[in-house]
Amino acid sequence: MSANTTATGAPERSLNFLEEIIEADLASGKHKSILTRFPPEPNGYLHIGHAKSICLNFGLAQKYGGATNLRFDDTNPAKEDVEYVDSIRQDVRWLGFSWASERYASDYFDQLYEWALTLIRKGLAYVDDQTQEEIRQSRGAVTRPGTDSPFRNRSVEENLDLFARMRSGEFADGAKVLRAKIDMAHPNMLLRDPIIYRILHAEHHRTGSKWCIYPMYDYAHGESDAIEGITHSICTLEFDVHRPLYDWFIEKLEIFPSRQYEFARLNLTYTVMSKRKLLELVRSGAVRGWDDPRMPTICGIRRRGYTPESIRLFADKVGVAKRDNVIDLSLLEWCVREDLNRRAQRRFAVLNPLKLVIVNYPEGKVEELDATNNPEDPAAGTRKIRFGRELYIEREDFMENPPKKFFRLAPGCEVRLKYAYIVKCEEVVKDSDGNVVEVRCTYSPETRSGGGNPRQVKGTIHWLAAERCAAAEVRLFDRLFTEMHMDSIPEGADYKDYLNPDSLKVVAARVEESVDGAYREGALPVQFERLGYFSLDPDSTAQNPVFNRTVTLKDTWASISKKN
RNA sequence: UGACCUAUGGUGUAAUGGUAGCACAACAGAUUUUGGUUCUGUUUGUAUAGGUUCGAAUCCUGUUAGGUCAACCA
Repeated sequence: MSANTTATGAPERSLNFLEEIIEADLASGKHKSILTRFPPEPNGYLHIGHAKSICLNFGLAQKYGGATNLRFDDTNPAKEDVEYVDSIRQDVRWLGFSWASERYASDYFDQLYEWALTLIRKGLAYVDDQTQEEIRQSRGAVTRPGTDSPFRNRSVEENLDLFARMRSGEFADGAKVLRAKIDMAHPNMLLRDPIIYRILHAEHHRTGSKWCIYPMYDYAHGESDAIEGITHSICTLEFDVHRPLYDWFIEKLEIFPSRQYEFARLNLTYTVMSKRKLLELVRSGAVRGWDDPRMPTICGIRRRGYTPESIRLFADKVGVAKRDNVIDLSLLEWCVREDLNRRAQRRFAVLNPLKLVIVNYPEGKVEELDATNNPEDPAAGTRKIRFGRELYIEREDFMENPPKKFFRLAPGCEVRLKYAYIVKCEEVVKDSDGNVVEVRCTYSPETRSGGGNPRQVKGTIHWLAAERCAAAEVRLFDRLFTEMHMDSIPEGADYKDYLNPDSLKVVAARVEESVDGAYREGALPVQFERLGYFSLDPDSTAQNPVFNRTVTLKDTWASISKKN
């Protein structure tokens, strides 16, 4: 075993099975360089599962000095649209990757047609007149062989003639198909004379009405790989039964020997990943759209405030293997905290304000205090924040009857106001219903931050000067579903019954004035101290900034208070 | 009751016949003007039964469990 270390001497993770294959292919001289591809069908929005595939395909090529094509698998005009092509391009770019070449399976329709002719001439394909139902019946079942079509032994001439007439539009949709002639009793259902061309009188988003016959996935995909010279065609596990067919076409056509490899797709706890279910969530109004920050779509995750770096880190951490998996959402959250902790500037925000009055602080006095922008990054510098007699603190930071280990404000107790003074709660003001509406404190002037040798208290809380803060809408998110493993809900149950009713909370919050400027304009991520990481939502207006909480900070207090 | 794929702590993922390791999670403790960060430590694992071997998570056989495949979808 080689000592897998980077140039800096840091330990490097061991090779995954695809990297081993690639290294072996490079070492043996089978390939001089590698070419991968990311091949989405433009019929929907990309999600975090696709992100794993993108990071894999592009990452592998980067690591081994190869390249990656972006190829749209557009062989079914009935389902595809340019709207999706654009969003897919945007998502791949956002993740930080650039493709060597943008391709479309539809670019290859002429070549694919020629190769179909080749198969017919070799006696390896035939035109079948059976109905869809007849074909289905004669295919047999997984435990029972199929039976030959009555049209299976047509002559090459007749097949050539019929296929040409299929192409010229002589027949209606479904009247005929072209099938590969393999084995109707094959234990692998995919090899029981698979259909390779069907008649579809439909407008294609790129080829218009040029064609009325379209190749099927199994025929088009491997051939497209071969045309491009893809060395490693990486797809998800469910295609592994397709591989013998993939190889069969390449062998019979004697074309570039692309090879297919399968890995396990990504699953995440507390969410769904299928295009169908995601579409239903959008259509039913369960979420506000494809880019709702609660969605596992790339556009949703982006709007939520996740960074490309955090997604790439995540893709790296989940690994690549062939066994089914369900990744804990906490890993994704850890990845984005890891990234944002380094980069996000800190600001104060109060989500649920409670007034705090410092009774012995001079009326009308204002101080400008220094606040650290990012303790992880001294270069980020400091800013001034205004302090005064009347402040807002987080309602959660005060308790009239605190449990043990509550280090925040309570009657008779002291707490530090970060960057300012230690205050002591002297009095609580309540409304007629008994709700606490104001906390009255005294402060100790000698405890000002930076004053040297200040007294220590257990708790430090954030605050905002009542006169000097801006209003903002803050959107807090929670898991979309209440069930951890959405694939293992009881049989017959509707997954929509497991939607989390509290997945979105909107609060009217106060934020530090300096949250303005770069944050509003550049939509940079920010950490509201003690509350989490936030990013500006596109719904924001000048009067009403909207912040999405990307993720909370790790909350040790939450687990302590739960136990009490 | 066919073919194929898979089985390592709670969740992922390494160990390529030779000390079962890493990450997340959880739990302790230290540090901390964010109950954040950082640091230290702890708990928890080779589905099962045989076989080969000096030695098996690894190779072989059986069993069990899970997954995929019977669209003119991809």
